[in-house]
Amino acid sequence: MRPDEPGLDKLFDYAVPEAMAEQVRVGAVVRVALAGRRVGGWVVADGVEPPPGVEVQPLAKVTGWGPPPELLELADWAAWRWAGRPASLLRTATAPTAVRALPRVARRAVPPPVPVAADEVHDLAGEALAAAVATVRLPPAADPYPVLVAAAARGPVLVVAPVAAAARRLGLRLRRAGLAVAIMPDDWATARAGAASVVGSRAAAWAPIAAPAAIVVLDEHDESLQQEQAPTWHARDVLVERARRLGVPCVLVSPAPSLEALAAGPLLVPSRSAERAGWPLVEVVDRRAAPPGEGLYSEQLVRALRGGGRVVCVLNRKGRSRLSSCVACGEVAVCERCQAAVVQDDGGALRCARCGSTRPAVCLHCGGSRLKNLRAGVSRAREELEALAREPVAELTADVDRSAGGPGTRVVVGTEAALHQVEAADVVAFLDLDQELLAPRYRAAEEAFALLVRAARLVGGRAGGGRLLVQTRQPQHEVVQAALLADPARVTAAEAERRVALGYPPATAMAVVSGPAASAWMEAFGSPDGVEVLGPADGRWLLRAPDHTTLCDAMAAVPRPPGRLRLEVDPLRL
DNA sequence: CGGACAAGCTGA
DNA sequence: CAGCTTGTCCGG
Repeated sequence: MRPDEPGLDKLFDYAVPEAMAEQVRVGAVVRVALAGRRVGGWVVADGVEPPPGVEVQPLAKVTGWGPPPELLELADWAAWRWAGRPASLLRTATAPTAVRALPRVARRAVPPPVPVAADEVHDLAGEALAAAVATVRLPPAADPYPVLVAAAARGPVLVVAPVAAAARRLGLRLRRAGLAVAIMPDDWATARAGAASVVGSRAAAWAPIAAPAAIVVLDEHDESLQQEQAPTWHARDVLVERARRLGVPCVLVSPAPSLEALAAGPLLVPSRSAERAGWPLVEVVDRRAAPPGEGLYSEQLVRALRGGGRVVCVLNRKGRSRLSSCVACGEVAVCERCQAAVVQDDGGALRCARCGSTRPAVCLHCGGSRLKNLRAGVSRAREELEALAREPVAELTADVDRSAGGPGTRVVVGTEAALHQVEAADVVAFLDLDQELLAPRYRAAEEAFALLVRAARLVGGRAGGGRLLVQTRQPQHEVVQAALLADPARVTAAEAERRVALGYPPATAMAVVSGPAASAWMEAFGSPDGVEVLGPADGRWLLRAPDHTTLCDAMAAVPRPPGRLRLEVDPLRL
């Protein structure tokens, strides 16, 4: 029995009372008495001999069904791979409420009637399904449904997509085609019963389907497939391993395949014409030639604003604040040396854009430490765009309620969040893509390209007449060129080379160690063979190894000290 | 994790 | 030295 206590990484033996024998199986959720209290947990093995000298107690209760046995082993693997505890992964694999009985799922003798679209995407998927792991590159406007149809012809499939609503829509389409489909997390019991296909978002990587015939990961490049909390497991990597253990094919689908996906297996691409058709027209505005004082607003942008149709302007500041004010006293945060407004950087410190001095994020007026983002960047842009468009412009940021003007407004401006909130547009304009291209993050190019993919989905393919307008001082940057030419390989080729040269993932395996207990952990970690230790910087250490086996073996050998500790394997930011 | 218990600290 | 805090160990 593995207790559901993330702080207690140990197995315990219990006797199975006669009355419970029927329901106790590997994976079942049980309750036991442990050290004078009751805890939940999972049965991880049956018929084991307790170590000599220990007096086994009986199980207190069988709560219900749990994950199938394969997921217990997968959880052990993932705990090693992302330096976490199996219990936290098993929680993800377990139904949110007790499942006493499983529903009956109609099992069909013959594969269900699915509409086989005789198109290129379906054929590509067929080819991908012949490999153990393969990536299918589909342009942003392409419908991935034919991939699911091709996979489902083999039997029940497991499909994971980054956005729950999109996963659900695809699940409903498969259902209409006559397939039994469990939509996670609601249909956990149906998924556990077997026979049904399963769709869902990140957590569905741990869906309790015992024998999928194939596994499909949609938009595998999407960062939301990685869990932010430790253990920072990635659904794509979990599913590639899960498919490998089951001996079934795993198909990764993306308009912008990650380097991780490309390393996992062959890449299948559509014809040039199909890929070009699935990207919108891209208008690149070279800001190097901009007359001084034109600011963020080129002639081409003004034309687009006045051209009619729905326009989404993106000015991404990614949580950084151009102007902050103190939550307590309302005073604007300024530089203590030169009194200019300070910019809050990614680390939270305040940096003066004029004189370059930095200071902690503390109010000079009242000493308060909570600062509020005045969003002056987007707010000011809204006013200026309104003047240029000669009509109301709405502002869309992460706080949805601020969308003055409402859904009826033709022109909106916002941060990256606007791309999540707007369903469709005629033009998406990036007011300053350089901010993304030059971001001091090792994945900046991939992230910027993912943003262009998202924008491309809002405006649709070439035939629809939608368009992306990209303002940049780096028109030759491979990210800009890749979108312009509908050729994502330009990003991956440049990026793969850079990662090797700089020793960044996936050319290496990395982890970040942080938290109050980090120094104690690092002391125990020492300097094992093959692992490079960098830091500490700001109380964080960086570990780098040639591969995950070296890194994860070394990390697994270190006992966890008491106290708060974050072990982030495969960090998105360093 | 959380309880048990041992070792260390303080005030009379 | 009782009474309390802090730390370490262990659980079936």
